[in-house]
Amino acid sequence: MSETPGYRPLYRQVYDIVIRRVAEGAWRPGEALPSEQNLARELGVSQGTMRKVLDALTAEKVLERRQGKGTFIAESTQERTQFRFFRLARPGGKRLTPSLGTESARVRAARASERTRLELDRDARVVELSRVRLIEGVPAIRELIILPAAIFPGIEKQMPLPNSLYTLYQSGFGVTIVATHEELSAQLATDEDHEELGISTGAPILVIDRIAVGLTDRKVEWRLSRVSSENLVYAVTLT
Amino acid sequence: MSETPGYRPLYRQVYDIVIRRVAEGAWRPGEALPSEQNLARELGVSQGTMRKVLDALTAEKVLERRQGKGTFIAESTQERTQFRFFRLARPGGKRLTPSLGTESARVRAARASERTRLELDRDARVVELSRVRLIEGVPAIRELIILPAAIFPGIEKQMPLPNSLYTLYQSGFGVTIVATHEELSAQLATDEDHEELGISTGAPILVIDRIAVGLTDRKVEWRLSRVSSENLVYAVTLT
DNA sequence: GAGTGGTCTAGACCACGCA
DNA sequence: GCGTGGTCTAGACCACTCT
Repeated sequence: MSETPGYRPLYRQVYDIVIRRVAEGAWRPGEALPSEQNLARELGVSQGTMRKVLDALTAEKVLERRQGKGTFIAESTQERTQFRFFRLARPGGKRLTPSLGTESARVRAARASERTRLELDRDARVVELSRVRLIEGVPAIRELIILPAAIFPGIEKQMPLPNSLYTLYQSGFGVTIVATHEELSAQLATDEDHEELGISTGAPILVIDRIAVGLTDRKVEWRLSRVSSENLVYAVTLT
Repeated sequence: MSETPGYRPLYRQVYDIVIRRVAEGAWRPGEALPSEQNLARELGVSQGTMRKVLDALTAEKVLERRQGKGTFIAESTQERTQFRFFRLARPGGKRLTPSLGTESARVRAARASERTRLELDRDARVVELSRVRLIEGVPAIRELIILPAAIFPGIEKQMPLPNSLYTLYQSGFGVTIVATHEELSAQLATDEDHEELGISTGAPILVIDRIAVGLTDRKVEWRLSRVSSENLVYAVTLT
């Protein structure tokens, strides 16, 4: 599939070194990296090459640079991550913040579909989280979240879960989400949707099927969200 | 809203000059710009600064650079633009190419909602395009497209319209789409959806409300798409 | 071989944050 | 005033394309 470059630019090699260090947790979220100058000296490249690497990682939101202060591991804070991967809004654009309704968790053997979607071994175990989230106090989202138990050991004991799971993934398990692949479809509300969201059975709902990807392209979470489409839209900008 | 920088980097000024030239049509789609060296000399900046500008425009897909050949105005060809702004796919990921079913066009005064969404004057006129698009031969998408008549004079006489409208916008009217803002919701199929798409009234459909933005942040198209959600998903990657 | 973009370097100076 | 990132320059060399 992927190209064999046959030629590997220096900045590419340096990039790989730095991202490996980040993935290994050499620095904690929010912690400062050495300065551009010092990193360049340590890795034996010019400041310009080092800058190219750090700028690329900044564009990927793995790092943050602040003029006059330094270069930091990007933190999945509520404010920052919230609107990055949570795309629900009021029609016209007003962004929303969900709050927690009910939740439950259990650990069990992975099903075949889960092993496929998350690229897990035959005997892998998963954590299954179910929760209902509220928008302005009204039940609006049913989420089913499947996590590889090996990556998130003991997460099922950490209830109640924070509103922003990705913040917990990073601070509690060293897992940084860098991208999500989503597939949206329209479906009809089931009896369960009716019970948990209070909408009519047969009402239209938005279903979001998401795979979240971590730093080293590892598939880390499979999330199915069923969204009451009443006065809610999924807002996205394509560029 | 936007920051007043109080300080304007050189590359920013050069960027503005170049993008204005592109917007004015100084070069045709597919045509080569002067080389990096020559542009830098002409604008009185170093090659490094010029490169920063050209790389930024390349990242925005306004330009394309090919090593050994030159820098070109990006063309909205079918292949390139198709998958950039058309996000429908089979569940699991197989990308699709729609073909044309029926279509119609008329010119009329803009309604209030249209003037608001497209930021038009009180007496503006719009072109209204309606079409049904087929996926693998089956009617699957109903589109209602509203265009400012002033930007697309006579487009209603160019039927049949090409499958990829954005290619026509660029080659026929000098309008390059650089981004789209979309809001998705789930709704129930109406009687009209039933008639034109052959799905049952009351079936769930995906509704996509899109504003397309041109080079100078001009709102250029409002498109409402009603998609038969049977075996079709909207696929997007968030980063 | 000539011309293009792509990489890499070394060094200067500017803007910002903080003590 | 010092250390940080941000900008800008000048020049060298590499990789790719075409003649």
